[in-house]
Amino acid sequence: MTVSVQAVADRAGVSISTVSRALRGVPGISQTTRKRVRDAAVELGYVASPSASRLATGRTRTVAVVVPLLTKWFFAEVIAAAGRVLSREGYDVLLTELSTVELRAGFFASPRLHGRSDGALVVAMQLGSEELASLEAQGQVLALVGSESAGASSVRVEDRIGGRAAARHLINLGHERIAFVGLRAGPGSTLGGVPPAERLLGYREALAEAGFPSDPGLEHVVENTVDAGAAAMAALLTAEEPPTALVAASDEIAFGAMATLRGAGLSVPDDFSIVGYDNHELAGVVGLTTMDHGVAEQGRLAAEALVAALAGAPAAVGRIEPRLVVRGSTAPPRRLRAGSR
Amino acid sequence: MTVSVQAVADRAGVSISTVSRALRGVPGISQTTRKRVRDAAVELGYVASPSASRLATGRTRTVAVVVPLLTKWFFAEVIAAAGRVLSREGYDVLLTELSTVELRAGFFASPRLHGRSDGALVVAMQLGSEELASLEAQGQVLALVGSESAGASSVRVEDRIGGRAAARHLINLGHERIAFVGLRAGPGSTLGGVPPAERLLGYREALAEAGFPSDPGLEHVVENTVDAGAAAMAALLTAEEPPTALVAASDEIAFGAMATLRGAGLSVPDDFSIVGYDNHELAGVVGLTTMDHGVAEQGRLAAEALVAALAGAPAAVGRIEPRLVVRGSTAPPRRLRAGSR
DNA sequence: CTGAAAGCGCTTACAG
DNA sequence: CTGAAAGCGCTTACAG
Repeated sequence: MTVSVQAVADRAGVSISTVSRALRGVPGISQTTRKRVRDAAVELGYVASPSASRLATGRTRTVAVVVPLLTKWFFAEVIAAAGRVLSREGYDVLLTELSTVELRAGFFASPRLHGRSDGALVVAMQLGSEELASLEAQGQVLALVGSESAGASSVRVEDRIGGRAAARHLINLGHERIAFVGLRAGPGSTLGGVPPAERLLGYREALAEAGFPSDPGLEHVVENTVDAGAAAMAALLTAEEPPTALVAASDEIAFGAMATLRGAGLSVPDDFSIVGYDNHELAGVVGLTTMDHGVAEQGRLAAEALVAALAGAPAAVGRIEPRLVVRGSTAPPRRLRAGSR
Repeated sequence: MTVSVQAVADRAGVSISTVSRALRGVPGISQTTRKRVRDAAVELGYVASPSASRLATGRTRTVAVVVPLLTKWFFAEVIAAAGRVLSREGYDVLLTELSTVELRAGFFASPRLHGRSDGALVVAMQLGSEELASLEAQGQVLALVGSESAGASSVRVEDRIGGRAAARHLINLGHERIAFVGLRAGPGSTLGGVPPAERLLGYREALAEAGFPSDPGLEHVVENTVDAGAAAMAALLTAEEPPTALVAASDEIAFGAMATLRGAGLSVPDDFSIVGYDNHELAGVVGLTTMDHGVAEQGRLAAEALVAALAGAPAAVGRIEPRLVVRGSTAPPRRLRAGSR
C-alpha cells in the first residue's frame, strides 16, 4: 500500500541510509547517487512517513497556533498570515482554539502540545506564569502576539501611540468633548486585556496634552462586540453634555456606535465623528476612519520570529506602529463649520 | 527529560504492555492494575508520544481542514464550528489554506496529507476527479462542505430553495423588477462555484413562477467582495429601467450594494430593497435582511459525519435548508406605499 | 561516499 | 489478566 524507504532503496540499488540522506539533502552524497535516489522516489511516489521521521528525530516540524477565538476577523487575519509563512517554511500548523475558560484550563492542565509541535504561536492571550511554564515544560518555542514574556519572541503593537494618534486626529479637527469606548474581556472570555488598556492610556495622554480636563464619564469599557459598542454609544448620548466625537478601541465597537447614531437620526461625520481601531475588512464600506495596526503583519512577524527561533536564533521582538487611515467618519465639529445651520 | 512508558511501568511495577493497555482503556485489565498504572502516569506527568503511537497504530487521530481562504467570515465560522467538534472528539486539526492556484496545485501534486491526517474536511472547493483520487490515494476519509462526491460525506445546502425564498420575499412585498448579483470565482481564486449557481437558479425559478419575464440585464455575476458588490449595484442603477430590489448571493455583495445606494442618496429600504445571503455576523448592525444558511452548522455537521466515518460509519450527507431572516433592508416598493410622495 | 545496525517510543499479536 | 518480543518506518552515529 504505502511506499517505504526500503522500496526506494531497492529500486535505486542503494541502502536505506543512503535513501534517507539523499532525500533530505544532507551533504556527503554523490550527485549521481542522489539523483538516482530522487528519481526512484518520484517514480514510486514516495514520501517519508511523518510519524516515523518525527519519532526518529524528535522534531515534529509543526507549530501550534493558539487563539482564543477563531470567528473574529482579527484572529482569522493573524492566523492566515502566520499560516502562510509557516507552511512556506515547511511547518504544519496545528490549530488550537481556546474559546472558553474550561477549554483553556484543560489545555494547560495537561501537556497537550508535547510531541505534537515544536513551537507555539499564541495570539492575544495574557498567559499566566504557570501557563508559560507549562508550555516551556512541553518543549515549546514561543512567539507571542499581543502579549510579552522574557525569553519569548513577540510582536509588540504600540497601542499607546495608536490611541494617542486617534484622539489627536479628533483634537486637530477641533473636537473638545471626545469619548472613548475601550475593550474588556467578557465573562468566560479567554482574551487577554493589556493592549486595549494601552489604547485608553494613549487617548488620555492626548487629551491631557490638549489641556482638556479628564472626564471619567466619557470613558466606557465594554466587551468587543458590535452590540456592546451600540449600547455604549447610546449611553454616551444620554450625557448632560454629550461628546461630539468618539475613539473606539475596535472597529466592531465603532460599527455598533455608528448604528446607534444612525438610529438616532444623527449623521456621521456631520453630527458626530468616530475613529475606529483595526482597519477591519469592512471599515472601508462604511467609510470608517480608523487606526491600522497591521493585523496581518502581526501574524507574519510572529511566525517569522518563531521560525527563526526554531532554527536556533535568539528570541526577537517585532514592533508595529499603528497608523491613521482617514476615511469619511471624521470631520470638524458642527460649531466650527461654515454654513452649518 | 521526557517520561516514557518504561518509567510508568517501573513505577507501577508492571510491564510496558500493561501500561499501554491500561492507559488506553482497552478491556482485559484488572481494575486495581489499571488504577495503579493511571496513578503512576499522573504522578509522572506521562503522556504517550503522539509520533510513536501514530507510527505503531498507523492512525494519526488528526483531521486536515482545507479551505480556499481563511480570512473570509464564512470560512472562519465553518472551521471554528468543525474544529470544536473535532477537538472534542480527540482529533488534532491540521489547518491547510490553499489560497492560490499554485498552492492548490502543489498540494495535490504530492501526497501532502499522507501519514499526517486520517481524514480531510474540505470546504467550498470543487474538487476535480484527480484531486479526489489524490486524497483517497493518501488514505483520507472525506467530508465535503459546499460540494459533493459519491462515497464521501458531505453537507448539502439547499441553495436553490434559498435563492427562491429570497426572491419570493421580494415578490411578496410587491417588487417586480428584482435584480440578482451572483458569485464567481475571481482569477487565481481556488473557490468552487456550484452553490452560488444554485442560488441564481432559485431566483430565476421564483421570478418565472411569478410570471415575470426573464431579463439577463438584471443578472450580474461578480467576485465575492464588497467592492464588486458596490460596482454591480452601480451598474444596475444605470439601467434604463432600474430594479427596485436586489437578491445578493452573499452578504458581502449586499454590503457593497448598500454602500453604493447610500452614496447615491437612495434609502434602503425606502427606495430600494436588498436581501443578502449568509447571515454574516455584521448583517445585524446594518439591518440586512438575509438568508441564513447555517454556516456554523455546516462545519459542525461535516465534522460529525467525518468523525463517524473515521469510526467506520458509512458516508453521510447532511442537509441544510436556508431560512429568511427579516431585518430592515426590505419593504414594499415605493409605488405601493401609502403616503409616499 | 556508502552500508549495517541500533534506536526513537509506542502497540499488539502471541503465549502463558 | 499480564509479559516478552516483534514491528511500525524512519534517522544517525559508527565503520569502512
